Amino acid sequence: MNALNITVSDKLFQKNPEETDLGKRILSKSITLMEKHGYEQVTFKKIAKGIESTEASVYRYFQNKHQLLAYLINWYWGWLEVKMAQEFLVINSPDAKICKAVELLVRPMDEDIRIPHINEKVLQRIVVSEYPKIYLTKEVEVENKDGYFTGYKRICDILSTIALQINPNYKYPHSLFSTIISAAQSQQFFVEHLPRLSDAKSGGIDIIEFLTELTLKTISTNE
Amino acid sequence: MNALNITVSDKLFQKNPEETDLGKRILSKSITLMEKHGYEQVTFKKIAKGIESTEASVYRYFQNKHQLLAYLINWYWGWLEVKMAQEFLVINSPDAKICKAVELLVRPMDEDIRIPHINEKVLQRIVVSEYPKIYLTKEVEVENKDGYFTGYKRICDILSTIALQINPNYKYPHSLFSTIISAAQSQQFFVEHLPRLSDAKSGGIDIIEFLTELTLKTISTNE
DNA sequence: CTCTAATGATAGTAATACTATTATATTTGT
DNA sequence: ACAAATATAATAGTATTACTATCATTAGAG
Repeated sequence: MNALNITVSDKLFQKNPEETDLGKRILSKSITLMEKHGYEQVTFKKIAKGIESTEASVYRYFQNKHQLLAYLINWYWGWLEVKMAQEFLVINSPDAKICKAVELLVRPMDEDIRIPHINEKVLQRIVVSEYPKIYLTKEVEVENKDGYFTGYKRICDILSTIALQINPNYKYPHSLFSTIISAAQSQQFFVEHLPRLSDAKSGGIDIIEFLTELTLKTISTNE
Repeated sequence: MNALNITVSDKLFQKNPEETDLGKRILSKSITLMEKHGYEQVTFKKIAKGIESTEASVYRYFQNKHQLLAYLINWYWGWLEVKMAQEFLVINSPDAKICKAVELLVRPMDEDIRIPHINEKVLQRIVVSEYPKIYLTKEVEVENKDGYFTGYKRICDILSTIALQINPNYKYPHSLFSTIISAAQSQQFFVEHLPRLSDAKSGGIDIIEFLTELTLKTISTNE
């Protein structure tokens, strides 16, 4: 079987976009538009126009723009989890797993030809620029129950578990990895747009070194 | 002299709200409305209604809601910088300065009776919930030139300098403190709304311990 | 006491974020 | 092959938002 299916909570859509051609075109067009013009500038009307469909049709797949963004971002985390699992198959030491995870978070990843309607590299750029917008709302607690953040939480849990293998007494593994994951995004943004907030050069290697060192020093026992 | 004046870039307003009574009422009302209903739900019409003025009058002070948010957040960072400077007067060791800075970032601060139109505690909650929204836009580079982010950058610089006093060879002080400052905000948000992403209990003491330990271990030389 | 600046009152516009209805095309089950 | 169900297109309409503009009134400074 050649198919690779990333599943997200069914509260993240009205009608599953992966199941129809129109749905896939909506995803594809949303990704290119959001990356190009930013979340705020995208409207369902523009998406519809871009795929020669109608606003009403887009509304059949997603309740609103916020749900669409949450869908895309969860899809990304789901995909990243798959990639991580693949890499971890051949890595034994927990330290090396942390390093690999940080690398995956920062490095733009190759596109997956099995999923032609989603450009993962562009999607990663959307996550960098828009991620906090899905939880910084007054509806965060309701949406949390609807699974809007499971993708992120799962990655955070996986990495926390690995950290505890290195140092079972470390007190703040979830705080640490929610911080690391956010920092992986925001440092990429800063390098590109607000370089005074970072010491890294573009390319990602500095960010990876910064985050890896930070993580390993923090969870290390030798004090 | 009893006055304490926090100054922000004059690109952050159309007309300085600190100079008039109406301006101060706009600030005061925006803060309560934003904390209560969230940035997205606030409109200039609602602010105007709340202070028995008109939409057009509010537009005389701020170009739009985004500029207003940027103003408030810069005001907050300016104020935090003042507080930090005060505290640092009586602290000598750089380690202790870092600890104090983290504490100031996380702990809700006392209100300043000299500035009755700004409720600093409520403003701090706004910063926690809304901060990334001011830079996660397509206009970030233009707004950067207009001083939309100076408050944040200054704090980041100050703390970076202190870190280099502890370890002059540390390579990523700006990355570290932009990460710490963001984490100080997001951990507060997570504790309250998405507790699975944190190990801290509310009250702030755990967050402070987490961040302080993280920072000091990271910049320490003993490897 | 007049001139200027600040505010209020009111109106208007284009765009956004939807909802609703009906028609048409396509797929599916039998 | 045909009826039934489903998906989409086409179109219209509404409340709200995010402004801009104009003009009258008021208050304060010189």
